[in-house]
Amino acid sequence: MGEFDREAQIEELKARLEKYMLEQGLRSTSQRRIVTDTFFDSNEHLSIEELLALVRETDPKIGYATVYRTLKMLKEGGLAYERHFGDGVARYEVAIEDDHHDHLICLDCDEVFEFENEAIERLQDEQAKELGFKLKHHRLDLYARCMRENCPNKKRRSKK
Amino acid sequence: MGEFDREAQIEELKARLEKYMLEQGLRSTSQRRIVTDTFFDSNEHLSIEELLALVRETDPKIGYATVYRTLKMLKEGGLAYERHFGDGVARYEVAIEDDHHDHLICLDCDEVFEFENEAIERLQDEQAKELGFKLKHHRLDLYARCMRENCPNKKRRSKK
DNA sequence: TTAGGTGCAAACGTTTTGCAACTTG
DNA sequence: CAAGTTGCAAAACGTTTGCACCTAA
Repeated sequence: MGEFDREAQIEELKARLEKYMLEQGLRSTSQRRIVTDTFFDSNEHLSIEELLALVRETDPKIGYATVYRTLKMLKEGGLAYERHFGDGVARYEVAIEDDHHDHLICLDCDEVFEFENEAIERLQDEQAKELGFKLKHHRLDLYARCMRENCPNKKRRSKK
Repeated sequence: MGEFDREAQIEELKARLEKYMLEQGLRSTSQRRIVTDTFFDSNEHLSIEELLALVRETDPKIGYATVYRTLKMLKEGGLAYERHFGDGVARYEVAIEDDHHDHLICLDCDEVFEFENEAIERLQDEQAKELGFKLKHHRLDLYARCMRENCPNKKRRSKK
């Protein structure tokens, strides 16, 4: 999971997307380019609404149905993952290959931290096999109380 | 996680609920008793709609707002856990203490299996600590492809 | 030229809420 | 009898869709 060559990763994502769109006969419109570029450039777990706000900084006329539809496309193309952290809003995450990670959500401020833990991953595989399954993907969210000095200690993310 | 003395566990749940309701000045109505009893007796991951159907076998006049409100109460009192498995419906699970388990969801038939894995639990604690957090709870869902002979291999759970 | 995309507003399905009538403590 | 609860229907919420117009290929 390189922070180093993020640029290169974004280029790779764009190439994957282009390939996918070609295969599917999908078209490259200015709206789509703005939405996907904005999304790929962001490094967070954006909701549709948050992404729409960013997108509209570039083109205020883009409608939210377009953002929904574009993220659906990315999801189906395997370029975005949809996440639900319990606040009732779908959040999307750029699907950078070889960058699997899980989430720790701070119960004080709702901030989301990412981590990787190979040992846990391995045990999950084993656990699935034990039950007679082949693990395809998983989701692990840790909800934890903060021990940081500087934790804002208040909810920053509202329901809407 | 005893299957053996399930009765006793239900009694304990009812006691905890009674205590919680007293503390909070909440009232014990016949509707609430039916909803909570039905819920505690069930052993599954029920949606509101499914629970409402069961509840109406006892009292057909109970409205669905009551079920929503009662489950919200159970959730806030720590007696029920809300789960989302990706089909857009909240499902609820009885919060039996010392019966923590995670879920494996079959990608072929949507069936949900429960498992416990102490090693994974321990690693999660360590992982949180490493990030400077005290783990409060977590959620681990494994999505896996079935290797069973008898897997119905078709979606059984519809969107609604 | 035509299959596909956009933006709007309406529809959707789940969940929440306002309110008048009714219970519980 | 005061405070909490119910059931209904309406509202709210995030998301999806129908449609007339537009645009990329």
